[in-house]
Amino acid sequence: MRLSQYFLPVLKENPAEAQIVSHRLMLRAGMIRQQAAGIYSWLPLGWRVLKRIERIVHEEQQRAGHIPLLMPTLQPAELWRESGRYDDYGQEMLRITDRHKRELLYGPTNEEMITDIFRSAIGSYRDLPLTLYHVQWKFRDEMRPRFGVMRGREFLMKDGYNFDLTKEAALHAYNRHLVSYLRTYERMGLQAIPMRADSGPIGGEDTHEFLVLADTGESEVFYDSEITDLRFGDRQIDYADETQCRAVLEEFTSRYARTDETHDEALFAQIPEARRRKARGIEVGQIFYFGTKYSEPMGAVVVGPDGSRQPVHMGSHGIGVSRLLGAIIEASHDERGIIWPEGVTPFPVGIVNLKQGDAATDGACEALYAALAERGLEALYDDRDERAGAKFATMDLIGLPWRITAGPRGLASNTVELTNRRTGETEVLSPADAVERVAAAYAPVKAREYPVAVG
RNA sequence: CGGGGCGUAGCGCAGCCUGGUAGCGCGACGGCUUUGGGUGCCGUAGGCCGCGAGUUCGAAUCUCGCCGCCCCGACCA
Repeated sequence: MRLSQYFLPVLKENPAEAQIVSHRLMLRAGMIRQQAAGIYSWLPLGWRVLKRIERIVHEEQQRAGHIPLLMPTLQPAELWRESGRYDDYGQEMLRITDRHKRELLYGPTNEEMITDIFRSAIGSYRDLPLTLYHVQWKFRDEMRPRFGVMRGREFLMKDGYNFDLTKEAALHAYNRHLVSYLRTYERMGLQAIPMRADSGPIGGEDTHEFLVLADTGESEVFYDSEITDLRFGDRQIDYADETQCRAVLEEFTSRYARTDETHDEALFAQIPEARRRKARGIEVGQIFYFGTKYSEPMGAVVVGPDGSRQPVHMGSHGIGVSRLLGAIIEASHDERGIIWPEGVTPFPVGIVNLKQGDAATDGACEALYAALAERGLEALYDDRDERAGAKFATMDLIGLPWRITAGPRGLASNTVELTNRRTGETEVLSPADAVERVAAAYAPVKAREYPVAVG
């Protein structure tokens, strides 16, 4: 993409309404625009990152064997009366009446609807296990939206639902989700720690929240410092294998890690003092096992191998896709701007032309741009007629992980500069070598991709 | 929903107390300058001063009502 032809309305000054760093940077980098309290337009740069994150979520869901579909944003109130949540959910649920005076609601989650879909089509244990998910906009009419996309009213969320014959099978689904979530967050450059949590309005017995440690987090968390040493890495897991999945769950949940809702001082005190940590965290996902809470009242039953009809065991699992942008920025920025992890960056690399209009420099930049594209790397090429300082400031603000700087001085000896946004380290090398280095930097990112039809 | 605050140019703000017909910086646009960290200078455009009533010869300014947004708290993915 040539910056001269893109839409990137960056701001030099901080908008007054933004209090926390991720909100400020998203506004300044021209990623979002607020349209109402807690409701945002996604401008091109923000949209790109949102879609990158969404794609990773899709890939990891499908790698785990989960099946994508799409449910509507508006739901009939009737479904929610069946589960009893229409009244329980309270003012956070946005209720709408159509021209026929029929009651609708803008879905805050989809347990009822997915259960309805399931019961209408599935009647036999032979169709189990089944996990369906979608990535869809949700609405919760927060009393007080704040922190930009971290606590908006409209938000993009992946929510998935598993259907299993037995509790044991459903717990495997739970474990499988935990594993897939660990891999998902790591691909985004995040460490998200599973913590024992409260089930809230979803209800249920087992639940873990995934938290990204950040000073601006809304939750107070307590954990054993050993947990932050754990990495999922590139290990290969057979998602169908119950033992493997359970082993990962045990590895990642055996140490103390809880939010303030479930914090237990006595248990916490048993950890050696040097390892006790109290911090703040941003919740970026949650998994639940809730058994037959919805299947029983809503009649989602299957005929078992013994011929008896039994309600299915279910769980639900969410990832806050739009909120993740805020969480990633909170966890990865400096005083100059955002620092995107390579897995989610809107563009893999930026090209700064130091002397726009100079034939040799323009030509070298165009050649770089084309060479990168040949490697499957779409650069953001700053071809504006701006001063070097302005171009650097923009690149730093929007946070592309790599920057290639080309000017007449270096090109005289056939060199450009390759700068790492995170470390600030700069190497002087030939344009061809710069392309190779960037390609090499993204090789691990590409290696982690998982080709899917829907994503 | 309790408490507090703010709505004036795309963004950040002043003007309001003490009514007299709107200003500064950044940004945008044009010109000159020049080119490795938001260059310097000159110029131009851009406002139903959130909306509606009222007081007044006259309202951004005073009064009342409404709407919107932000902050603290409670709540929450």
